[in-house]
Amino acid sequence: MAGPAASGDEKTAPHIASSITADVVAREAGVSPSTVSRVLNGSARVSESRRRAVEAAIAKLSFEPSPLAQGLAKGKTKTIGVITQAISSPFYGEALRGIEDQLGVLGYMPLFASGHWTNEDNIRCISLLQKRRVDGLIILTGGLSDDAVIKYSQRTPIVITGHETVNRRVFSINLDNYEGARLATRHLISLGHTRIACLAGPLDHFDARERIRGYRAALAEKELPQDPNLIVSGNFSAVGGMLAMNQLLDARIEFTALFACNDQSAYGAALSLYRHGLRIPDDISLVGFDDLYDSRFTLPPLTSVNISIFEVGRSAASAIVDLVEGRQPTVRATAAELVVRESTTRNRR
Amino acid sequence: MAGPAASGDEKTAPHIASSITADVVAREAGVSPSTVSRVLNGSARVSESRRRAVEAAIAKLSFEPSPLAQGLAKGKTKTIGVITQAISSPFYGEALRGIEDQLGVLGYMPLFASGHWTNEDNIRCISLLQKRRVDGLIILTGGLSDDAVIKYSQRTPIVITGHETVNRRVFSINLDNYEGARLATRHLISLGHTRIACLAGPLDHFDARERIRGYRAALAEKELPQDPNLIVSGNFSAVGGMLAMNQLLDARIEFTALFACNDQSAYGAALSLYRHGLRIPDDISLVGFDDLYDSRFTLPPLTSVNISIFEVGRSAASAIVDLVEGRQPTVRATAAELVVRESTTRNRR
DNA sequence: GCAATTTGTGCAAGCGCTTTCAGAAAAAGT
DNA sequence: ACTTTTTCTGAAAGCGCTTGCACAAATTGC
Repeated sequence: MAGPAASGDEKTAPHIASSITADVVAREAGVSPSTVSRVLNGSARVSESRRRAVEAAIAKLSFEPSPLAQGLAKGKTKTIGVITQAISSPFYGEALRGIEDQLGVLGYMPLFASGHWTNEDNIRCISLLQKRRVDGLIILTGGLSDDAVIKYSQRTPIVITGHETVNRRVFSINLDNYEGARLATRHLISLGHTRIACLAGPLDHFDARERIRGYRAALAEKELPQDPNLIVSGNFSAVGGMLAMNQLLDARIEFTALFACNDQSAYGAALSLYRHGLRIPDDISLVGFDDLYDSRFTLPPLTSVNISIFEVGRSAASAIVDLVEGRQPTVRATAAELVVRESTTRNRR
Repeated sequence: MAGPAASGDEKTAPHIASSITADVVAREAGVSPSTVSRVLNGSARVSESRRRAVEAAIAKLSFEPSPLAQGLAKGKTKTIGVITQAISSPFYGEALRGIEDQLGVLGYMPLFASGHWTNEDNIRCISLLQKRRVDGLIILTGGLSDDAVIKYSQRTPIVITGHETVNRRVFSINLDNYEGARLATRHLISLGHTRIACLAGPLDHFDARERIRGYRAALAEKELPQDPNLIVSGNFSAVGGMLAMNQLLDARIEFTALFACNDQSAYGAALSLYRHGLRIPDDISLVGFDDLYDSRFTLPPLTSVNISIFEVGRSAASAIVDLVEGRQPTVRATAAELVVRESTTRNRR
């Protein structure tokens, strides 16, 4: 007779051991579910007394509205799809951190998917995410054509890096590639190097092209000769860097410094140099790009260009939320900065 | 008069420019929505003819059911929450890849969140994810107590690494820490080293303790003296490794080899050694643990223990899906394997 | 003091899909 | 030929929350 058991007038949901819902809260607070929803969303005026009753009930039952149901009802999921090319990339990983961070602050949640640098997977990811009704999409580079991006942006606003599209529903965020590369190359020049090799990234990659452009610009500024043999192409990976470097070295092209267009290929290049018995920085000065965390700990620690990719992630997050909520994003450009460590030194030849 | 415009009998949804729904498909196929659902889920017998009609309609309209609605209706979201401690960790990043990969194969989608190694954030993540109605949870290590894990597993099954809990709703996956550490240490011993330092991880960390245990076991096997001064504690980070190493070196403790309990701290240790003018492997042999991708490219390339963390991620994914779908997971132990590179050599003193 | 506003609230109809239930049609028994 | 079974199918009631609408109550205007 005592005890809270078996009040018997509830019909139990068939499948789910249903937890606590808005109806329950409403009953507890002695109001209708509508009112509960209203205080939850502040979507309409609610009298002080009832508001408090509802808040009390919510607290007491520690009720949390189901994002699923909210999503279905409102058509907004407070979720942003994030397409990265490889979830374990040390470079984009930092961007993901920034995105997660900032999205959290803004009350959104990221849904990550990996595009593996292939168009096919990128497209698969996009439709997967759009199917899940994400409110917006952040795409970290990848090889999608601008047209494709614009097309997909019809369903969902997009913030993208490494592209040049702009549009009411697509916002581009770009790294400070050109300036950064110029900085790096100038640094080498200022150390007295004149034959500076460039380990480029994949040429179909916007960032890669910009970095080469910066390298060339720096050479041009000082009217240094631009020997095309000095530019070798890797694929932004350590293996690629190593292979390209082997090739350059085996061809016996003369150079005293190397600008690697990203740190990962710099790692590979360093190994190649090591295998060829060349010491960094004594024989060859090396500067990288991206300033990966680990570059502080390579031997020797790598001089590199920091473009605060973490901040780029945060900006992307802010931008997509702006877009989703109908605001025009504001660009906060983060400037590239050269971090001089121990892999570069004065040209002694 | 011609053209497909304004058929006028649809009432438009208020907020969403509603795309194509099951009802539309049903109408197109001349059946009821129930039937559409049935062919979608294979949840009941449907006559050959109608099935084909429905399938045709689905294809024609390229209809994709809304996971949101399905989730709400079925109480299952085909989503697995994944709590990693830092989304950009090079080590766990590989696990994430494995998880994403395998989950994709099994028709699930990961929802990642970062616990930042703090209990507070881990708990926040768990409730965030459970609120989002994930079907299950994968937790990559982190410092949660077994009790806490068990508690949270009531709402949702959990697969966790770096713990020892087992239970009908919690499944533990563990790395081959002990064996791996033994392998690493034995390798050093076999090279004639007798004073082998150990750069340990944080002692409140299960994996870290197991690795020390393996190190000790290897020494014990050969009845080598165990000097407690030879064990220094880092925090599994490069900085920590560097600091710990500085300390050891400054204390002038004699040793000819170092077993770093993870590669990241090995990187830090290597830098410390370099700064102290000690060469790897000539002066000190170094072996790491985890075999991070970059360890192939350190100078010199690092000998390390590979525990195929990618595979661990896949196993975790399979396990959680098993749990979610009511099966008992089967353990596929992945054995640790020593990868000998160039950071270790015969003791010459 | 009564009409015209201005709140504040609940009802009910969705959002897009699943699933129980009951009945129609077809197949199988006798 | 007439029950019994078995197969299919659609209607309708959810899943948990939001929101347009209508109406009662509280204000305000004159």
